Amino acid sequence: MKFFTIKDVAERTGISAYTLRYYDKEGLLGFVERSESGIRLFTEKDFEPLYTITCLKKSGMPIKEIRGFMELFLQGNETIHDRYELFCRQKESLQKQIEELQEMLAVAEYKCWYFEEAEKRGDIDWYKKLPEEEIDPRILEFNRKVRDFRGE
Amino acid sequence: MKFFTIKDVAERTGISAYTLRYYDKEGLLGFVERSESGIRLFTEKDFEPLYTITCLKKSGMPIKEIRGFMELFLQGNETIHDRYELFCRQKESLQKQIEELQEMLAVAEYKCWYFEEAEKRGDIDWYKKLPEEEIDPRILEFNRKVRDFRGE
DNA sequence: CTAGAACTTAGAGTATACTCTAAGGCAAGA
DNA sequence: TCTTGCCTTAGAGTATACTCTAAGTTCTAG
Repeated sequence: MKFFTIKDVAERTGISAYTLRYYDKEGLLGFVERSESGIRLFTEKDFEPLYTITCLKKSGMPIKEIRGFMELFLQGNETIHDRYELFCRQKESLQKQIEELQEMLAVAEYKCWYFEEAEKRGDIDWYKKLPEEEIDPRILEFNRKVRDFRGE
Repeated sequence: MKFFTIKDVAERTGISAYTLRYYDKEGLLGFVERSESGIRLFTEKDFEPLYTITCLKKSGMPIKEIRGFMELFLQGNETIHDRYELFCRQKESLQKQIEELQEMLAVAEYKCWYFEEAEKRGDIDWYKKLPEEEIDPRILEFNRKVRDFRGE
């Protein structure tokens, strides 16, 4: 059986040894074996749960919740349904996050366009000089978003 | 001229008064006027930069960088190009974030499917009993991702 | 067998972003 | 005028997620 030291795992995964120890302290690495003297003995098969932890982190899940998932993982077959449900919720959460970022991307695209136009005209308030009916719909839509934010 | 108190703004935008004061302290609200006695006098037009701050926050920009943007905003016409470039970078950052979340969504979808199958069979390691050529390509792809993470 | 590298733990320190408390100031209605 | 409620500031406290230090232990190569 080939074992990996914490340093090996850190180098391979890009998670620092400090962080791996911190994760262990927080109860995320219950699956990692130890030698008699207490040294962590990572194995080949430990990379899968480590990858799952990384994915849950990137999905915005806090460490305490990941801990909950890892506890289910350690309990084996009995918790399959709970883990299924957890990933269902995770899917929904990710869909919402993606939608929000797409909305923010739309704003950033608008701002790019707006400032490009402003630069051409050398005036930040360029559109205010146009007659109402000549105002670009993108501006009207952004203003609608601001009104919405303002809570009219 | 109609003024809004910090409480009004908090209620309308959903940003707490504490947070608004914190943003001010961090130099994000330089555009907000004050009465002679020092009370913040928010106006109708202040909601647009507040919305922009909210968008930058949701895009994952740290307060210190937002402060930099607000400084450009206060300087007016001369900084149009810098602000254009800032939103261009923001656009790229958002595209990368969305891509990453989409990758995480794919993992969550895989996990949902995997656990659903595992639940049907009552065995977490169900696929390991199948002959190599019968293993679902989704499993092979996930395992490839894990190998990739492991840094082969 | 010993040097040195890498391992261990406990606990302190850092960064970010709030969140709240304390002490006091201002403004409007009874 | 006084009470009430919202305003102000400074600064302390909280939560999260690391990140590092110190002191000591273990492993490996010469």
